[in-house]
Amino acid sequence: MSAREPADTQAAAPAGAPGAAQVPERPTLDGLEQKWSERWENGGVYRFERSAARGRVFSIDTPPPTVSGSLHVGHVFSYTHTDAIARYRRMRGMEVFYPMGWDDNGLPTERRVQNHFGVRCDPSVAYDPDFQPPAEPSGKEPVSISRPNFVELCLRLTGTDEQAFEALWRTLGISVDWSMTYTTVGPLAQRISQRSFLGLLERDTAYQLEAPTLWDVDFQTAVAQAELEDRERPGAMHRVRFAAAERTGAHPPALIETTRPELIPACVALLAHPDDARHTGLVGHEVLTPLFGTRVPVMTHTAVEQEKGTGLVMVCTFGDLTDVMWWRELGLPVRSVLGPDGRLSEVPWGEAGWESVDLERARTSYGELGGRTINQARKRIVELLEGSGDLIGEPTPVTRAVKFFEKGERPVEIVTSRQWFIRTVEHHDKLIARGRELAWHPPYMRARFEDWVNGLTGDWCVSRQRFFGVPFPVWYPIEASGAVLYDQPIAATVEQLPVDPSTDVPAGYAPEQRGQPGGFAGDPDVMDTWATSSLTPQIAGQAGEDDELYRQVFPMDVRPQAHDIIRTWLFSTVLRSELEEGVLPWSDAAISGWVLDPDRKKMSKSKGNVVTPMHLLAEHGADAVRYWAANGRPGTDTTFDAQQMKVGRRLAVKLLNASKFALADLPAPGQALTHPLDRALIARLGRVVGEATASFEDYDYARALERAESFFWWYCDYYLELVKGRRYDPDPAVSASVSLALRSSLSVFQRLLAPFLPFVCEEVWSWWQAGSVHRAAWPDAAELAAAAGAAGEREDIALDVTADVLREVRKAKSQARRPMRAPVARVVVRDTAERLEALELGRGDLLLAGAIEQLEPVVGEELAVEAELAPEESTA
RNA sequence: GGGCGCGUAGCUCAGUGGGAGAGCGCUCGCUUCACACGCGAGAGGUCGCAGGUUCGAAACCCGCCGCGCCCA
Repeated sequence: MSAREPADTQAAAPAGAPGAAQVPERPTLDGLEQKWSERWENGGVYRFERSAARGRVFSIDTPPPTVSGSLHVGHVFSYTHTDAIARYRRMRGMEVFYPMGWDDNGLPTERRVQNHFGVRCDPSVAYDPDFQPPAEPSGKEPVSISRPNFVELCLRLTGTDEQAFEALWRTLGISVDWSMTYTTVGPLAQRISQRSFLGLLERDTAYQLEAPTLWDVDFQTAVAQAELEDRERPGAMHRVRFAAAERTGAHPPALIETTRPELIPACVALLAHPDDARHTGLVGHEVLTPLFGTRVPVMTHTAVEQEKGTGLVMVCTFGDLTDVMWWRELGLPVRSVLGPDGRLSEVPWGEAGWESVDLERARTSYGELGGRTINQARKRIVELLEGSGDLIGEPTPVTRAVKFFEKGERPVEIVTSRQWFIRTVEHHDKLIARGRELAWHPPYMRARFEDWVNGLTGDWCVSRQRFFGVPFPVWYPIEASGAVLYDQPIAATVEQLPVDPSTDVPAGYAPEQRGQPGGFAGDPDVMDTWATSSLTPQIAGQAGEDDELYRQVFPMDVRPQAHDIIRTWLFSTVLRSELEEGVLPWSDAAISGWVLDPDRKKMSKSKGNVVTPMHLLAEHGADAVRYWAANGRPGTDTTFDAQQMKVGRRLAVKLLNASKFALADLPAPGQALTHPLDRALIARLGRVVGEATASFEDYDYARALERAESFFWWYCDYYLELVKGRRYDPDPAVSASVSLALRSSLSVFQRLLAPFLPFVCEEVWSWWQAGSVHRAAWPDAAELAAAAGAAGEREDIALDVTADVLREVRKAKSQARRPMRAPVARVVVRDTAERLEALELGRGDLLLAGAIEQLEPVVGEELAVEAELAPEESTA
């Protein structure tokens, strides 16, 4: 952990600047958001100080929200957590590096632009500098536009989205330095992403490969393992017969079970488990695919599950990732039937790899399938198999987990294509070690990281066949024959960055040579969005652009993020930082949970259970909403609860009123706390500060809030009531101590709550203090202990027993249905001798607070209070 | 199927070896000189179930049940 000492710890509990406090007659929360967010901006309260030494910097790798997604309470929730931590560190004297980033890169923006403007990107269309999007977008017939025009629309739309987000953050009081805002697709991000890529390419850590790749057939792009999710889908299990290839009849027909019969023409082998006695006679022989008559071998592999079905499984190129593994490990040939558009493509029956014992039948059968979508082909082939008698029995309905691209609508397929990869698997051990080096909050979240790293099956595919994103800064030479030499990429120079190879020209070529024999071709792909956002520490710190800044803030102190993107964002950032510099990108990871709706379901747009945050802020106030959010403990999912916001609002109002009581026309404070109850209060407050501080150091903002809040309510309910008499005493000698205690304690409460309720705390601070509370020093536990001086256990007990008796007296009045100010003729207090002795220290305050005329201590076993109320005057 | 987390008052949750708690909600009362966006009081729980460790378990261990998430 990288806890650094603040450079200067000023007086933790200043007794207050001289001069009378300016307290409003009727304090209110209304309008505080606008008033203070403007003043903070104008005063540069959250400006990052570039001259600060690295040791004084606390840097935050802010999650850049996807601006094309909708604003939701989840944003408010997790960013409040980070902001509380940022404000705490700032008050500890750190220079907080807290930039905002906008994630405008990638598919969500493309999709939103398509729908919003009614357009579709077609790279073959020429740029139209005068293009205007249709006035009335039609979702059914989108206008095809060039890639540069499409990118322009993306930038236009994200620009307006960003303004809405910024307004929300300002209203919520997020203390970022807005002068350092970055985006994930702007020129800075492009230069840094491309520079990093060129470095990886040079070190052979990025490579290109024509290989089976996870593929979304709707978006028609490669996707990464990290972007997959399982969805339960109904399907059917088909039992299919494969006839023996030899005419000797040495073995019976082979029976397999499959949910994907449409891939039978792509079958390259059947597999059994080597221990499975049922199939030993088959292994080593060949069988024929039904309908197509292709010879495929029967082989063994230990990963075959004997219990499933017949114990015999069909390997296709490619049905799933297991097929890919088997294909690779057993050195099987490729027989690919699936095109990038999700339809079965034409295949050359009779040519190499497409031999058949009955070519005519193969062609006829496949003629029924080619050009059809996967679902159509599946339906048709089942009919064909029924007709040929190769389908044994009825298909059995099953429900199974199917892999989807998380943003996709049809199952991912595996298509062979040329893609860029970043080496990942070979760094497995190093990544595990980095994960253990990182301080996780809460610690158990590390398991998600390790599970993910341990489950990695291949290198990270970073190329996407999309349009809006960071392009790969490479071109390829074109031979005189017209063949593109993909294995000889022409890398851009660092000075050229950022480059768009679809419009820029590599050194040594002329623009006219684009696409010509002897010329060049630009790489058409863009990077996976995570390939850019995995560099947020470098982008925010401007690595390679402003290295002074970068060295001031990197490695960063904390990555705040939600637990659902540990396998993507957190993982990929750790990887990139390891590849770039061989270090962890941050010392700590603060993981927040999700916001659940009252039925404990994740809030999401598709469920229609989202609540718009601006509406919430207007209704309850920013401090109240922040209070609810700050109660969500690190890593824990939290139920959306407007009731909690009302509680937060009560706390803010309470602080206004308690501050008014303590400060308005407060008598002159003395130099020392002469009264035992005052000393005990300050001593106790010091312990609370200690607990809140320790909690914050452990990133447990929720605990810090809980400690401060619960003691503040006790303070209002008991201490303030007990000392009222002395506070209003006309004799300055009597009021001097309590006056000092009130100023000290109030100053501490205003600062303890400032990270959570920044608006109301700034408001009450401004009544009597110079400067922003958010730049004031965090209260110091040791200093409060020193101020409490001789406060010992006896005085601490005095505070307890005095409050206990006051509570009992109130109870008596409440049960007698009398007002709290009703006089009490006589109170008998039974308690231990020790506590009764301590009670004497608070006797004066207690008599006044309870309107008690006579107090009689009686030594006993435990507390018991009898109160005789004075008779009601009116009933005399 | 594996991993992680959770199960405490009607609700939301705190509580890691010795008193079962807070807030909200509910009921009753109080125009109290900071606050009616307030104050005081009250009712309400076999701490998921079953074993074990211990003088003592809501907490520690084992098993089971239920919920959620992640990964197969």
